Amino acid sequence: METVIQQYGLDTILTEETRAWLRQETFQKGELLCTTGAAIDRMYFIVAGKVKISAASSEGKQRILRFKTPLTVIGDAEFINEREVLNTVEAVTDVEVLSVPYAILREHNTTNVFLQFLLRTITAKWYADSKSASHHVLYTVEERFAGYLLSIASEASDSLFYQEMRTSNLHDVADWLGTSYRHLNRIITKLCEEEILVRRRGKIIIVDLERIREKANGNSYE
Amino acid sequence: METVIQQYGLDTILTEETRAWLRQETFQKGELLCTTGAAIDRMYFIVAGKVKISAASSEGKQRILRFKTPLTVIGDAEFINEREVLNTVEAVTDVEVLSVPYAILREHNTTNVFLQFLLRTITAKWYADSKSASHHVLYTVEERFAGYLLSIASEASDSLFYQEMRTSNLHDVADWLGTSYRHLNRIITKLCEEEILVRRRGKIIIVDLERIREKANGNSYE
DNA sequence: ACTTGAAAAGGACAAATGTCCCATTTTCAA
DNA sequence: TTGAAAATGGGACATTTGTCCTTTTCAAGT
Repeated sequence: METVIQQYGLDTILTEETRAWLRQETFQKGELLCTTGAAIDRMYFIVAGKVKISAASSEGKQRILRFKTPLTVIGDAEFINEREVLNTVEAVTDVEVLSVPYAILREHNTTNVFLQFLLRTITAKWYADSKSASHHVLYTVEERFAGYLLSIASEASDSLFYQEMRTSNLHDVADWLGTSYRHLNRIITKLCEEEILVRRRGKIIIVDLERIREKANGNSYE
Repeated sequence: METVIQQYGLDTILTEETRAWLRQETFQKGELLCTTGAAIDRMYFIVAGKVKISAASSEGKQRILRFKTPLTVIGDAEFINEREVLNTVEAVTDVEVLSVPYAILREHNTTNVFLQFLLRTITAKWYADSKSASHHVLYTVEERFAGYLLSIASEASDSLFYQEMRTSNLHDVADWLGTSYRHLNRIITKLCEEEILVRRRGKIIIVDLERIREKANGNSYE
């Protein structure tokens, strides 16, 4: 555990007293770390694996907001504004987490460094989410899908977004784009007809990146 | 200016050195305080008036994200993550602002109190925006409009949301719901036919709050 | 009371997207 | 290798939402 703590710099943002309270847990693939509307009283630091963060309506419809890999913090916003959990977090692979009760953080971890860490974390989240939400409203599915392709195609393999999205199947991509699988399929078929994409054995190959860029219409997820 | 500073508690979150750098400005109704994609190097505190915050696509489509009244902070997220402006802010009425350069804040205002203020501000923003964005994807326009009516109808007149939205005209409501004016109109007509609403001289009157609640389907903006 | 411009209301049609289904292909464990 | 489960691909149709335009209503001023 100590090596993991240092690997992600948790030793610099958590005080020694706080670290003493860290609890290590493993979530199996498919398990939920937390669900929309539930209460929460711990902050989680994901140190291994991959999680899917999604919003759920009361009728069970859902939209994937993002995938996240270490180091990811869960429960930061709820710690600050003391409200119920906003988004559901599900383990996509087996996931290792360290967690610590809010009460301990409030008592032993009021350092400036920690506040700044939270500020950066939450601000980044807001910025990314807002951007993505705007795109969702302002662009069509085709434009957004083109933006998605652009991101995973043109980015070097070290892009965060790339790492988070590349392995997704089309169902996940559809959920992430906020559309139905059927409709995404329709879009892909259309792009194939236009000879911008080619399908081969379930894989999608970009033939004409330049025209993908046109389709994206300025929309990109970086 | 001093009284305004105290009225909104700016004296507790800004140090004396910082306050010395505060600049007072007025924006006329319709003027833009900042625009998507632009650079920004000051933090703005809105102390009078009302602003409209909206996201814009490169082709000029826009969606209203929220209306805000004092005390509202603009440029907080950009201060933290040092990126370009995300949303366009427009004065809906004449607006009074106090502003201070980021450089001054970084030099003279690194207090814990200020960090905590920013944390709360940004977290609240994230929470509200995320919730609203989810609703936008997960519910139909009819459900969202019902949620909107529910909010402005059932809240006491001191609800923030109520104050921000009640005076909007239908065009703004449509933009805020992220739909076209035409379509909102269609929804209203339908609700009138179902005798849930009544139109009178351009005003909309809720006849059957209970059925609005059913339509809203659990969707609400608090 | 009459004019006039803005906001509201809505008709007609088109485009985007969703739902329901089923056939085919791929994957992966036994 | 094989068989079941999952993922992919797509037809048919319905619903939602957008676009363009015209008509109607309303409020303010003369």
